[in-house]
Amino acid sequence: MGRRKIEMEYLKDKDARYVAFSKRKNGLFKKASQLSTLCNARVGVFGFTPGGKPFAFGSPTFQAVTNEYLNEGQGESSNQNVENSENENLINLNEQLMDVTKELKEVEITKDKNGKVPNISYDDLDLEQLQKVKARLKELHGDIEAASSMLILAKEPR
Amino acid sequence: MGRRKIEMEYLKDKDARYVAFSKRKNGLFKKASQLSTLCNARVGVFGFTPGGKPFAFGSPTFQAVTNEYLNEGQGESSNQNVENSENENLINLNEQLMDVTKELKEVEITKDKNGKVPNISYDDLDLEQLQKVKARLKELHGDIEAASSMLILAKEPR
DNA sequence: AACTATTTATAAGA
DNA sequence: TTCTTATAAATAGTT
Repeated sequence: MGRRKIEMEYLKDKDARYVAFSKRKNGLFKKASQLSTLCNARVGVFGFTPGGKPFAFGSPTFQAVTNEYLNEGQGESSNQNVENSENENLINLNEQLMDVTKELKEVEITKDKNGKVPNISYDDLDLEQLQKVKARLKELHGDIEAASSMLILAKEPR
Repeated sequence: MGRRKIEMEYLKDKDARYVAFSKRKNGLFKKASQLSTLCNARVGVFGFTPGGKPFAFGSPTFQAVTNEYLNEGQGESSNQNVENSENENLINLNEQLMDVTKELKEVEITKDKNGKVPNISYDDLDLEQLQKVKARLKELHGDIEAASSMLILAKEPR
């Protein structure tokens, strides 16, 4: 869909492949978002980048879609199995991360036209706010380290 | 993308909504397939129709994408059991968390004897550093979200 | 299901 | 990576 029509086959050139992936991943997310908005459908997208890194997107939220997908058909009498409770640890961690990420957005730092960070004053930055976020982050990191270690230990009982 | 531009909002008319969903779901699957082919990236799409029915698509296969997470880093002869590879991924996440925690320590904000935040300058705060931490945190959040969800999906194939 | 007038996505290029 | 632009592709309204 551009200057030229391209064959639908593996892009051997690494640069072209990475550029295409970046653009098309955004496009895919946008389409998923639109589908969700237009039709009130929950939609999740996930996978691996050509570099092997996991990526995910969801509307309204990836976790929301995932949870609904897994709980669907499970009925009222949900007899959660062990696997699920293990995963809850990861889900909880993720929810905490989402909270902090949200808080971090309050501490926005903008750049000027030249891409440089302007000299920011105390008031502009709201250091009090930043302090709070930092405190929360430290807390969170403690929680996460503990939780993930426990997860690992629990799975390798030796 | 048609005869007229439409607002990106819930389609109240049921017929229009169902038709749009049908067309756009196919489009989304096609885009996912192309992304996978072009970039050799595994891509999964799933969710619920406006009627509440679950749907899923994957390239090369929905299960393949979810299973890849469990088998990641195991090489060809995957004789290892699932538990082990799960550990690998958890350990990776933990290592990433430790990295971010370490980076966070670089962004120290100290208080004076009275417990108040002194007037801090740009250099003291190192905003660039903070920016990096923010970016890393967002990345990490995405990784954890994707990882935990894939673990769950892979364990409960539909 | 098909048909098209339009809008949108995107391949190249800067 | 971001922006621009020529073109290919998706799709809204219609039949």
